This record gives sequence, C-alpha cells and structure tokens, in this order.
Amino acid sequence: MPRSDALRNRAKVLAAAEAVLAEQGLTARMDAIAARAGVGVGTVYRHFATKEALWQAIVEARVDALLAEAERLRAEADPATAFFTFFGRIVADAAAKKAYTDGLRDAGIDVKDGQGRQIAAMRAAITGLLTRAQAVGAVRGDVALPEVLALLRGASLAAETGDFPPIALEVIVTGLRAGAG
Amino acid sequence: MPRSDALRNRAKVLAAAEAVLAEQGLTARMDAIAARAGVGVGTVYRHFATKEALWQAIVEARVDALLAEAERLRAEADPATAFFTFFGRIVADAAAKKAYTDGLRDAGIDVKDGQGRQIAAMRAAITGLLTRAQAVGAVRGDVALPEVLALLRGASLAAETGDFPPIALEVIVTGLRAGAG
DNA sequence: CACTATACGGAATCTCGATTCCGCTTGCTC
DNA sequence: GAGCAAGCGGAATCGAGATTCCGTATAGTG
Repeated sequence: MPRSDALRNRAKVLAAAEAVLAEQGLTARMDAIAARAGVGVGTVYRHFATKEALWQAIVEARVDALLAEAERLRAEADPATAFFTFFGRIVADAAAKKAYTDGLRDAGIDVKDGQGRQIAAMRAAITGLLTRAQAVGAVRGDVALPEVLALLRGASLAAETGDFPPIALEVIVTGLRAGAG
Repeated sequence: MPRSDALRNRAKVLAAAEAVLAEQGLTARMDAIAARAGVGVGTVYRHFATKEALWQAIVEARVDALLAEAERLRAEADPATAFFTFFGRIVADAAAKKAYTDGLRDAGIDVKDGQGRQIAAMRAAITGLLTRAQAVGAVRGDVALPEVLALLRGASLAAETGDFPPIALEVIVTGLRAGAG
C-alpha cells in the first residue's frame, strides 16, 4: 500500500492539474502544476509518468462525469429536455474547462486505448438520447450522430476559445428542432 | 530592387508555407516549409523574419480574399443568399486550410497591428451582410454580430479539426432563419 | 526510538524546434 | 568576364520546457 503522504500528494496534484489545465489549457507547464499543488516537479512525475498521462487522467474523469450525467438524463421523462440538456451541459463544460476538446485531437494526446471505451460509451449515450428525442419528434430526423458530434465539437471549441452567447446556442438548438414535428 | 532569384524564392516560400500550414496547421516546422519550397531555412528567414511573420502574411492574404468575396456579395440581389453564402464560404475555407482560425487566438500569433484593420473590416463586412439579411426578414432579429461570430468560429474550428457535415451547417443556417419572418 | 523502504524537492539534463551565422554562390553592372 | 553586393544553404546555437536523478526527508514498523 502507498504511503499516506503519497496518496495525499497524488490528490493534490490531480486537483492542481485540473485547475491549471482548466484555465491555461494544454500549454500549461508542469512546474506550474507542481507549484500550484505545493509540491516539487519530481512528485508530479512520480504519480504521472508524463504530461500526457496526467492529462488523460483528468480528461477521463471529466468524461466519466458526463457519462454519469447522461445516465441520469435517461430517466428524464421528456426526451427533448434530456437531449438538449445534455447538449448544453457539454458546451458549458467546455467553456469552463479550457482545452478540454483540444485533448481529443492535438498532437501528443491521441484518442487511444482506455479512452477508446469512453469514446464508445459517449457515442452510445448521445445516440441514445438523440434517438429518443427524434422518436418523439423533438429533433429533425435527418441529423445523425456525426452531425450532432460536429455541432457539439464546434460549439465546445467556440466556447473554449472565447465567448459563446446563449443565443448562439439557441440558434443551434432551434436548428436541430426545426421541421421535426 | 531585389534580385530576381530573391523574388522567385519569396514566392516559392509563400506557396510552400501556405500548403504546409494548410495541412499541418501551426505546428508545421520551418524546415518542412523550407524543404517543400526547395530552399534552405536561411532563405525562409531572409524573407520572413519569424515564423509568426510568415504566418501573418498568409493569414492576411486569406482574409483579404474573404473580404473581396464579401465585397462581391454586397452586389448580390438577395440579401439572404449573400449572407448565407458568405457564412458557408468562411466555413469551407477553414475546412480546407487547417489552423486558419487557430491563428486568431493561439499564443504567439495575436491579433494586432495591421491585422487590426482587417479584423475591423471583417466585422464590418459581416455586420453589413447580416443587417441586410435581417432587414428582409431572412435572419432572426435577436442575433447580432457576437452570436454570428461565435457560430462562425465554432463551425470553422469544427471543420478544421474534423468533419463538418453539410447537414450540420444546414442546422445552423436553419436556426438562424427560424422565426425570422 | 532506530531502521528502512518510500517519497520528496528541485537542480541538472535532454530534446526539439526556432533562429542565427558565415563561408560559398550567383545575378547584375560596367 | 571581372568585381562585388545580394542571396543562399544548412550546420551550429539558443531557449523553453519536459523529464530524469539523486541526496535528503519521513511514514510505517519492530
């Protein structure tokens, strides 16, 4: 079993990294994270072999949180509400945590291994919510997963890199609804 | 006056840089550009003091092309066509030329000096097309420049980082039209 | 409380790509 | 076609940051 201080430090590093990455994105420096955690760089590396590993740990946690949210929304009575709430949640999440979406494409951090399962789960979750919403005529029938993902990616990236006004989001939502029922 | 070969090389570098940056984005290496141009790195630097300068030269040219397009569209009889054509053109442009949008935010390359005028011109052009489209009831009245820019940025970034299906674009267009007239 | 196996801090090292430098070429002038 | 300034190629230099290393500190154990 790990020493108690090691456990404590691991948590501190994770929290610091989450905060720093949220505000600075991928360019955040390792020493900045270490400093924020009140720890030496060496310690950061003892817990996470590389910057990418640390990054992945955080993104994974984030995605898990979103998946949990999706799970919760499956219980929602109104499919339209469920779908659009999830859509908005992802965008809001991206706005708050910089470079969240970056992680999925930028050099270095590729979609791989363990994350593969998460990606699959996320796609499944979105497809589920989408299908239900379309079934009740709340979303136009000619959009499928690729379109939703593209819109999600776009809105998230926009939110990360600057302002994404509520009305802009509403335009997309309206567009998705239009002529559906 | 510059020597003839210098002129020739400058053009070669510019073309190579455009191509390389289009496919690799900001992370493209200077030697890759030099190699593509069939020239030594030193030559690249003699013509463009820094990577950023080279980058700016290219982006500026691109923006000028878009501005020219906007100018042309001002003559278009149907304001709706003019506005949506321009919107689509920008997104298509971004899809073809990677990291085009990046340039406007990523570290290093900041919006400054000379580009400032271009930015202003672009905002003016979009505002003009938007206002006209709204005047004839082709675009909902509650969206303004910030919303359009956010949507444009999102769609462009999405197109740059992956696929942006036609239907996704149509969703946005529909959303902009909805309930306008 | 002594003893270690674990952890720690953070300076030193390594890596990678931008930028500089300089001896060699080549276009242009007379 | 000789002279030379403008250009060129590309190896060497720099800088920024990630990663490693190792002497020191400390939790856990008897």
